[in-house]
Amino acid sequence: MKKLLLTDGNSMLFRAYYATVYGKPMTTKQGLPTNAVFGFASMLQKAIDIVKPDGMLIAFDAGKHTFRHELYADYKGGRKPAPEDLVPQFQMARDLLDAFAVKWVEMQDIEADDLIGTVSAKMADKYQTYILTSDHDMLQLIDDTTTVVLMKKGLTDMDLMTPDALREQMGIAPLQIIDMKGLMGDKSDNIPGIPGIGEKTAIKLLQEYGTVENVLAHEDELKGALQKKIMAGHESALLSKTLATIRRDVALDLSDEDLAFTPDYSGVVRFLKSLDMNMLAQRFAGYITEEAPAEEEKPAETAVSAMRVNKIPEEMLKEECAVYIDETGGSFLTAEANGFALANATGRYYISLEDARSDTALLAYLKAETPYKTGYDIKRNMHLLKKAGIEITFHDDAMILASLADSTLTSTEKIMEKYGLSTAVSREEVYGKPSKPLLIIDEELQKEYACSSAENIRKLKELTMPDITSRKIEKLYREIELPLSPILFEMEEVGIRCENAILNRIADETLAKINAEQREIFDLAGCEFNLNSPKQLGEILYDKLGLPSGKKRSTSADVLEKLAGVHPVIDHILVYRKLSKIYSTYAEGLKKYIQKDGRIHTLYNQCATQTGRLSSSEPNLQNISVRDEQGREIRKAFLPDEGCVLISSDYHQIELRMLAHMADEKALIDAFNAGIDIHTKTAMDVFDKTEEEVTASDRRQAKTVNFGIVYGISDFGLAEQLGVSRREAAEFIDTYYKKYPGIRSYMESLVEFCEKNGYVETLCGRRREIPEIRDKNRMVREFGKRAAMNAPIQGSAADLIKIAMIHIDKAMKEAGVRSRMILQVHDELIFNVPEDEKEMMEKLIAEGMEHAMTLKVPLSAECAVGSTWYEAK
DNA sequence: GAGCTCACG
DNA sequence: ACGTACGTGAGCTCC
Repeated sequence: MKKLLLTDGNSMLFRAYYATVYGKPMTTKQGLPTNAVFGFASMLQKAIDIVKPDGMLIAFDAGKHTFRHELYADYKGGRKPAPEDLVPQFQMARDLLDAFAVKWVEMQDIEADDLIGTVSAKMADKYQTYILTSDHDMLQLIDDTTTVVLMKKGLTDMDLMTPDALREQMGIAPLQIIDMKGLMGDKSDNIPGIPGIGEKTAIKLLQEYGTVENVLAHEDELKGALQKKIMAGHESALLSKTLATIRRDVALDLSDEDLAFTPDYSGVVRFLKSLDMNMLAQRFAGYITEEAPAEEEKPAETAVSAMRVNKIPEEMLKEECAVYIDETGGSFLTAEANGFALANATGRYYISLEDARSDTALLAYLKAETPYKTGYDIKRNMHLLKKAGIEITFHDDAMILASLADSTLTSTEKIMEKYGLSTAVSREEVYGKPSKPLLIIDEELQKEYACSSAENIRKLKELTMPDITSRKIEKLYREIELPLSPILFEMEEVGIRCENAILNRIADETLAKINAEQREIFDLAGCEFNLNSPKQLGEILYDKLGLPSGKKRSTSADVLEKLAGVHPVIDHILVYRKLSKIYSTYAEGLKKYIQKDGRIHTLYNQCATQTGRLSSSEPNLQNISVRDEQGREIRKAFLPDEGCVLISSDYHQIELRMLAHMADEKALIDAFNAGIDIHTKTAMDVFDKTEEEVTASDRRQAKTVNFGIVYGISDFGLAEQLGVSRREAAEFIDTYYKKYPGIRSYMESLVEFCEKNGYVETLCGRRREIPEIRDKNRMVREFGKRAAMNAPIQGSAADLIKIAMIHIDKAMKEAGVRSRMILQVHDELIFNVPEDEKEMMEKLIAEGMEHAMTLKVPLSAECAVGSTWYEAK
């Protein structure tokens, strides 16, 4: 049977609007809002992909004198008018449908729902009908020939609702939806229902009595408050039921040919481009079939069709190509390869893992240095390949290329968006939701997905490589980022031993303390509430207890600390917060990541930061507690292997040294060369004291000033941090700059450069784009300036330790040690070292770190040894 | 899904 | 008159 897709245009646009309006603004170059149209088109195409309809019709509301308003003047009362920036998009959406050659309909004073109800009834013998909606009202239309495609969260999350699915989820039959609305009403349409009856009660009553009328007829069987409510609500319930009933008999003259779905994808692509929705246009362009090619010329090779083969053709293996490893998804620990897609000018081919294993020519090709192979996220690929027992020698990593070309590209989504890349079919269409296991895979979809991914890798390299060469950062790419990748791979693979029992002990002890603190807090507050809710806590503190609050009623630790003396509950809250962090994030949180081998294998993200630092996730091992003594206990769970020790080595004041070097500030360079304590030195200069006069407090303040300088200082920020007046903070900064004029001029030159060019660079030429520096909002611009001052320092320090890691790894391999580098924490490296290699490794590590670069200041790194991570500090 | 809070460098 | 330190990731609540 043919399939018909129906939907309510108005409600889709509202939904699309609210699903996108909180993201970044979406407008044409002229400033015309397009977000709702974007969402509308995305949802529509998703539904088309799911249903694959032969017919389609979009219904719109028109006029406000519907029969429901006649019956009930307050119908849809109290609704806010459509947001200003949504209004023009109603017409825009109709224009889009015209360009798309999709039929739409509206009738004066008839609601879209009723049009849809009517069409679905009329076409019941010609079509299997699918109704796309987010409105639960429509569920009443479900029957054997009518399925509701129910929108869930977001733009593309949809559920197919059949009679069975509805019964399973709600426990009632489709027509009982009307009765349910009769009883419980509908807030959004201002349908009253019976006051005091909600979904739960309504469903219970209907399961017992079937319909509203029957509930009313048997009200004598009910008791108590419920009976009272029902007895008072007769009229309202019956009216509500009528209001909720979708009409199926509107006078509408349509034949099934009128509904034929003959989409004009070229038309919709032109339309989207005219509204500057280029990314979406790209996605729709993927649907253009050969009979109706886009008028714009496309590179010849994209026309090459994808093939699923059990042997890759010989001529393909004579050239370089992009390789996409089709895989199961999820963590690198559990993901497995399914197959390979290859793309080059010769063609695009998909081969399953099984077939690849017996294709010896392919295996040899993949393993050889040449012809060159380009991959995407090689490190992840290495994990997949290791499990599959296949080797690929990659020459380029398109993910790294993209993130070096543009530092704002810190995720695959952003990369795809920037370069207008999308896969022919979505990952979800092939493999379903990551959470649900999918047993049957459509091989055609799988091939399309994988081959277009391979093609995207190819395009991505072509689009980004010119930036790398023109900016002369091949060294950064080929000699730092690419060689680092396999080192990180090994670190991830080796992991670090972590003792479940110790985390358990800490969890138990912490939980006991948390409960005690909680009791104490409830006692002092005089009531119980959810301590983890900042909203509830704020109400308790600022309303109930009447604590003084500035403009911001924040409950963050720095604000609470200032209030510590005012009420005894504050201290307990701070302790509670600290303990619950230890409990949930660290003790309980880390346990989830201990694998069968007794180890935690973190993921190092090489392209996740704007500055060039690494990040660590699943779990993050770069933020394990250390400053707080109780939190630090967590580190006792991290152990070396049997017969080994952990060695941790960290750079001293690496960012200040980097700053001294880059700013070429003589006073600071001299101080570092003389081996003077840098914070004491700053205290002497800023507070005009001799070394002997500098107190511990002076040194602490100077340390804060130094941090401030590195972060791109502001008097307000420094004042906040030091707890002094803004004026005093401004004076500190002024004195600092007078004593270190090189720093001031360097910072000024960075800001100036960034304003002119829109980016700043590190010592190795790593670029951070800072578009904020030209923003029209002053606050945003100020942020841009601070980022411009910080990024070269933080980024150069990141360059430095990456080089150190490469040198140390090389030295370790040459020496043939059994020691392994296992963690990196920005300015610190941690190694698992057999006892007998301890001394030589200490030398090797310190040497590698201190000589990674030659700067105008010495680099100093110090090793600490321990039998837990706690001790190695 | 966003916002708040907090752990690290 | 604004309302701010730089860079991350994770757990929690609430819409």
